[in-house]
Amino acid sequence: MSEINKPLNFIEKIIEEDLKTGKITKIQTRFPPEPNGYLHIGHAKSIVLNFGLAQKYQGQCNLRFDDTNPVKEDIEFVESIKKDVQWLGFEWQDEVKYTSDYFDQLHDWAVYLIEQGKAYVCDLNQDETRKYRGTLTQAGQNSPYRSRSIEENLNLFSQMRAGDFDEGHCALRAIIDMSHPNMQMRDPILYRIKKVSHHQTGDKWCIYPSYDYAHGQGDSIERISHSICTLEFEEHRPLYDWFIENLPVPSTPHQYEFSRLNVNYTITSKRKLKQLVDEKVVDGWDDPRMPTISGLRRRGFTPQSVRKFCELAGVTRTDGVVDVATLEFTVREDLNENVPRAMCVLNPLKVILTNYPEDKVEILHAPGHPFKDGFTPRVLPFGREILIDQADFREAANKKYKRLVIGKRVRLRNAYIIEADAAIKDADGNIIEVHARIIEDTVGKNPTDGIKAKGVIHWVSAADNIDCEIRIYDRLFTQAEPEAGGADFMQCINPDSLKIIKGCKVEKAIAIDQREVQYQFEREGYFIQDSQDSHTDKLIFNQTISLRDTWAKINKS
RNA sequence: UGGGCCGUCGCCAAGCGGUAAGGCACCGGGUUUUGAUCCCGUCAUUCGUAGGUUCGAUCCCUACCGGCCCAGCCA
Repeated sequence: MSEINKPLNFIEKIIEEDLKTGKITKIQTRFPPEPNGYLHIGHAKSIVLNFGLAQKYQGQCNLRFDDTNPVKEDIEFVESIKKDVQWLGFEWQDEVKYTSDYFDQLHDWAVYLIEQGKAYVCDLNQDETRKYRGTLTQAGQNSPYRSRSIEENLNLFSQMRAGDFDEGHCALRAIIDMSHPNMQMRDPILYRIKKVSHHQTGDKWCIYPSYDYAHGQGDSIERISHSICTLEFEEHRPLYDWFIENLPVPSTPHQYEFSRLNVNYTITSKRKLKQLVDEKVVDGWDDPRMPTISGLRRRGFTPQSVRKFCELAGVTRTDGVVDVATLEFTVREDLNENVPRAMCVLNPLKVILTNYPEDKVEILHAPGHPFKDGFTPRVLPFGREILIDQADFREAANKKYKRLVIGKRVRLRNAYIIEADAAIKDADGNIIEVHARIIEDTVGKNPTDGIKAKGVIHWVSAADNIDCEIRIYDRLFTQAEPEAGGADFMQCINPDSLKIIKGCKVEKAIAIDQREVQYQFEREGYFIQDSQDSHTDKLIFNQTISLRDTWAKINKS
């Protein structure tokens, strides 16, 4: 509703024009992943675009697995992809579709092309094919098999299908133009022999259609109105159109290209992501440092935040690199609004409140959320011994430091104001505990002597808390563009991308029985219980993102 | 060096002949029991460069410069 003034992106403009002129009456899009790996943030943009457009214009979007190359694909990936699309919050139309659903039709159309004298079986091997194709600046040469008769081609193609030839022995090619300046038009391959079984069609086929031959026809069969893909497919468009024009297809879809999403300090290449997994730089495809959808999910990013990020990035034809800070902004924005608060001390330092009775325990209260209703209020046991973070105490400090300092006061969040008296040290001079006093009657109010506390720190009861492990993540790469100029991204892996902190103490009130519960641990950041390794007897939280930290900047300067 | 595409603030991105939206980041200030949030405010006399057309150009023309993609029986 608040988007009335939001400018349309170029695809939306095309759609609105098509709708206005009556060129089309219903928007139909599709998200066509190849099930050969896990989806990443770049795919998220395509998903948000395709499903989003269908939603916006009351059309529909198909999920279609582009499964034309069984040697690289696996059913494992179709399952993870379905899960990721659903997690992002989208629903595809009808059943999941597969390009392989159309193998029969595609085959018949290939025969049709042969009958029209527009396709031939070529016996050139891969090496020869490359040589005949020419180069970027030199025209190619016609294959010596290009002029076979229709009958011979029909025969050969049926033998190909029957499995009479070995892999690589021959291929079906379109007859277009070997001297075309667009390399894609130099008699592209339609079918190749691959004697492998397919995750959907089993052993029915030993020839498989190429992407170029299959994609547009699949779009046509599904009545796709706008076939949206990334820029690198732009030079395939004339070929896409050639098939649509030369085949008796049921509809005439059109391809539009947009620039793919790049994010700094990360990589979005299935091959390179796989390398990180294979070489154990990360724990797996869903490692919280991975830019995969499953990694983002495990890290604690929400579907809304990922969608918002994709929308913020925009849809254009300009190559660009979006700042990862934008993604961090969208998660913080979402989590701040929708996640309950709790206190967790990462690096505990004991504080003994010397004027507080030894056996007294008070029950203090805190809201589940500072500015939204509907969150369960918290109950905080308060006693003589509490834990604060080591970073929140200094023996002496200048005025800018607004935390606990000897002789100074600080507010314990949701509790008393305290004043520090002494730091107790061990033989090596390390501070092992702090002696302090509470200022009476300061829960929920300021002291009567008028001396307020400068700052607020978080704490947890020393006697009554839950132990947990916290995993802090940092960017995986030290360079903003790990892939720039063909650089070796493995050379700029951040050695400190994962920091594990054990012995953290979190308040009792948290819901440890729920997997993937998220909290803002006040003054620290947003955390989510790890979906793989956390158990009720061994709690583990992943830091999704820290809070914005102005103090860190001040402290540095 | 053949063909295609792209160049507006540090990063995204509107604008499409009438005199530079917005978001992120950054930097100031205010509120605050999270140094968070929230709220205000600053932030492109200039649109890759050079010419040209025009009363007027980021928008039109020309040339140049820079970047990306294409020579898989991958998608």
